[in-house]
Amino acid sequence: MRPADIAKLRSALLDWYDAHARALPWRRPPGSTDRVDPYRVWLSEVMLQQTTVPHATPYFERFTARWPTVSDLAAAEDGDLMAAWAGLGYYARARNLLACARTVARDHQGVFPDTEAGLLELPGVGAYTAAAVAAIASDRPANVVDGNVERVVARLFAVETPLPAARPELRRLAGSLVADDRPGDWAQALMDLGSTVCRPRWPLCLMCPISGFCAARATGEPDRYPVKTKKAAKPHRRGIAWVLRDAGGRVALVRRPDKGLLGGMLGLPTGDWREGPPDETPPIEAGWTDAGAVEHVFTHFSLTLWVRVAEGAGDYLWRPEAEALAALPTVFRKALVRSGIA
DNA sequence: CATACGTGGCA
DNA sequence: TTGCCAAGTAT
Repeated sequence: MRPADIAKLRSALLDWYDAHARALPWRRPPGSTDRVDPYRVWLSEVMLQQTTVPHATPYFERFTARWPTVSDLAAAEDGDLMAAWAGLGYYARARNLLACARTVARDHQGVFPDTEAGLLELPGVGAYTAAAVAAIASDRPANVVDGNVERVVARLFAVETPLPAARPELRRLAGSLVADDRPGDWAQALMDLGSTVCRPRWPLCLMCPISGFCAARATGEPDRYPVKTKKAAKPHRRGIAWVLRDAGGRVALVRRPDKGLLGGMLGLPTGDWREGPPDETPPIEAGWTDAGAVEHVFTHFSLTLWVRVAEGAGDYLWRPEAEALAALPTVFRKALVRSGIA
């Protein structure tokens, strides 16, 4: 695109953003010129990784109320933080969040780095998050490329290369639009446009401030972009969750290993989850009764989790039912709820 | 470059 | 019902 057109496109999108920016709790209020708190920007960006705004928002409110600064977060107990993250998914984010907060508190005196390169060194901060925090919190002209930006750029330039192979090309094209003027607003304008106007399905081209520059719009089939390669079907696995209650109605939980699926989270005792018949080995001998099954879908497989219930004792983390429900990842919440129906 | 890693909403 | 999609990162 010619430099003069880039300038017009940028101006049109920034004007649109001034009029239509979404009000979100991690943004400065409309009209304010206050600097945004890098801690809140970072926290919101981590929560928003592969996660919708409506899902992340209540978590953001609870986290910032409970841990107002990065140093407060750094001082949190691991179990408290993991429980607060329960239900948000991608639990490696929570482990990295704590590691990152402690690094910033210990090695950077509680102050986030103000450069992209410095941010990139932190745990759980990759190319996207480093660029986003640098742009939004420190006015750095960083090339912020997330799924929204990829889609907007793929349409703007009618990129025929399918994702994920197109990623380097889309990144280069997005970079060609970055300038020193209002870097944080530019990044958020592109992402807002992508989520509200240049949507994956049924893009609202009539509402789009840059449709005049859009090659996909000119083809008449803007929603054909970005072109994607088809994904393989998920395998289906089966397993059993063992719900053991003591005489006081408390539930037996285990802490899962730090690595792997639901790593570091509390869970119900469970055997292997396999594509064949489920692992029937109970964790202890007891009078187990069948409580049916729950269905759950993970990123790379789906699961039928059978639920079996018994009363007993043993070397577990015993938690009251309500506390267990609050701290468990969703798949085990479903199983625990199911166990009470039987 | 491929794979592992959650969850909920939507058509 | 099924598949796709959402402000990605680590290995």
